[in-house]
Amino acid sequence: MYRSHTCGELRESNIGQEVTLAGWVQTVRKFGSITFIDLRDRYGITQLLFGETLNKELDEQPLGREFVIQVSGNVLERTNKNPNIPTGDIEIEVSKFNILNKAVTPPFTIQDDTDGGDDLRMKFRYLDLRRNAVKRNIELRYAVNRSARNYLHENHFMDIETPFLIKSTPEGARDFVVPSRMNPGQFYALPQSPQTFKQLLMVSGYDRYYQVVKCFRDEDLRADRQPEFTQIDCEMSFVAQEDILQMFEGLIKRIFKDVKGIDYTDEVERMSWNDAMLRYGNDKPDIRFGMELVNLKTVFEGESGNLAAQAIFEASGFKVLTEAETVLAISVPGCSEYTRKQTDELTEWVKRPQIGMNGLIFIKCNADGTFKSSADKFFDEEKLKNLAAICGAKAGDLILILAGREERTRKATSELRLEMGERLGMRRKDEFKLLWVLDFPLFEYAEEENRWVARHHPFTSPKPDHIPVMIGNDPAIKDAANYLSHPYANIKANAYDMVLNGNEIGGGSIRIYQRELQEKMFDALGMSKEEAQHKFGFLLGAFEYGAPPHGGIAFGFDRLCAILGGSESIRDFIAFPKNNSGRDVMLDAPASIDDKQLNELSITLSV
RNA sequence: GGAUCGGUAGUUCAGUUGGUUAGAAUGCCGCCCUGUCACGGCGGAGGUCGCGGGUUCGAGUCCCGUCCGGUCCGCCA
Repeated sequence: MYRSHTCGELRESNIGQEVTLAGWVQTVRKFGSITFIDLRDRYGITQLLFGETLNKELDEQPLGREFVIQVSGNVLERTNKNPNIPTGDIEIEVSKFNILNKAVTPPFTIQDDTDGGDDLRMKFRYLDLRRNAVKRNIELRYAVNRSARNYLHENHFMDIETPFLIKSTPEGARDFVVPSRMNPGQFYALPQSPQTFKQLLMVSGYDRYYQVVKCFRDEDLRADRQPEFTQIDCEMSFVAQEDILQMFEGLIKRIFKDVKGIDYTDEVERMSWNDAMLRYGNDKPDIRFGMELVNLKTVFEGESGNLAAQAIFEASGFKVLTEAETVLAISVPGCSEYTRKQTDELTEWVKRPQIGMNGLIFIKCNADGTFKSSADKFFDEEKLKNLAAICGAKAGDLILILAGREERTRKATSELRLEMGERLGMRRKDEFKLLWVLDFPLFEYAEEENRWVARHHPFTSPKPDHIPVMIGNDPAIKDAANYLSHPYANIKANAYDMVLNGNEIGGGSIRIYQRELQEKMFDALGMSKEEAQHKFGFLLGAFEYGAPPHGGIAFGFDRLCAILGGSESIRDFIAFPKNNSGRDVMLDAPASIDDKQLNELSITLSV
């Protein structure tokens, strides 16, 4: 061994011992005839003291940052202790040192507050990973991984690997494909998830399966999205929705306990998708704060909005409101004192192309009981007072109102709510609130193809009550304009999403396990019998040989780690991430391959 | 596919209305320093202002194009 101890473990109790350490040079502090060096490894930093004689040798073979050295010497008590580091009471008086490898000056500083930008840090990722701040994230990731595996193992889940070279499937995200040399002109696809394999494992009787597994989706990226990402993928047999919810609440609570030391004893809230959309305008609401949407005028899933509010709008003749499909409001606490500048800035914010609203109406509910609105022209004091009452606003609140097309307005109001929550500090990184969102619609209507698409995936079962509706009706959409009146529009899925602080961290469903229902599903998605047989014959066949009722869930491992680590970006929690364009800037991948390789694969390029 | 912000020293950034020799901090190099731990002091080196074109007497600065990066919308069962 090159070392007797690590750089993080020596304490006062080791004083007097002769030790050998190895590590990287963090800093060199020279004082003429003595020199201090901070030696770093994964475990910490230990200060080295070079005395008068050795210091001359140091000058002869100079040490720079990030040199790898080995030193031997005595553990001394420091005369000036450093309470900021665990080894701050001691130092090593070096008697022997050995440069194991020199280093060129790194392009950025290897410190908690590095001077390097993201791009550079990605290019020299192996240096960035040396930094404490990044190392802590990688350690947290491992802790989450270990905690999940322990919990699942204790609950009799088996880790079973599934293949990466599989078959491209329709529906869902774009596949990454891999050409097959031995089968010219044919391609494998990389799995978007091990979905069908885990269902087949259930058919095979491995009734509790899990995997911490890479998934691949060839879609455009975001700060919290990578082309390859990791899921904690789970499946269970002989379970109904309630069994799954309890099992996996347990998993998340265990991770909170193991990783953050948090006892999450609160009951995990549950909300229907419908309620989530009505109350928050969002299928993954952040329930750490209120500021719920008030429905002043809308037609959403049978809601008619507030009749009193509509009467006020009609009486005022304010066309923006009377002609809008939807009018939604939020009451922002304590913001009635907003200046013209601030309300203008909010208006600009909702008019950004990404939000896409035409404007913002506000009502200031002043502390003295008076009201002031951007629509004073249309509303007298009495009407403003009534509107404030309808919105449930208190003195001191600022009511923000958006109006327009249903879908866009609901989404915009949700974004505005999150933005105001953020500005008011109501989205605390150290507060964690879990939520199950349930009863999603099974289908969504795809306008361009005039057909149903699966909202979750084609293997999701309808709620038990809705199975007869699905079996007993023709999925064909004859009246595209009124697709909402089709019986399929109201079928709810036996599916569930786990939401943490406004992020979807996991989702799953009870699966279809009978051939007849699965065929009906493929039919509903516009797949012919032959096509279904060709693409999913293996699954339909499996369902004929005794498939148990089953269901499962998959957690977004990278995102879960990022949230637990209090970060917006999942890249910080992946050892070797890709950038926004899906490039690995360290390897410079993807890259061209040479003609010989292309020929072997029977591929000609058109670029 | 679209919107938007950015690209100036190794690095992070500043750079006024288009006008003299493009600055700061940090890092790097040299000298000094026996208790530092963000050491300190003195000195020094370091620039194709992303790239191409245009306007102008004159462009880091204005215009057009392009490449690269960040964020977002669409997309992501």
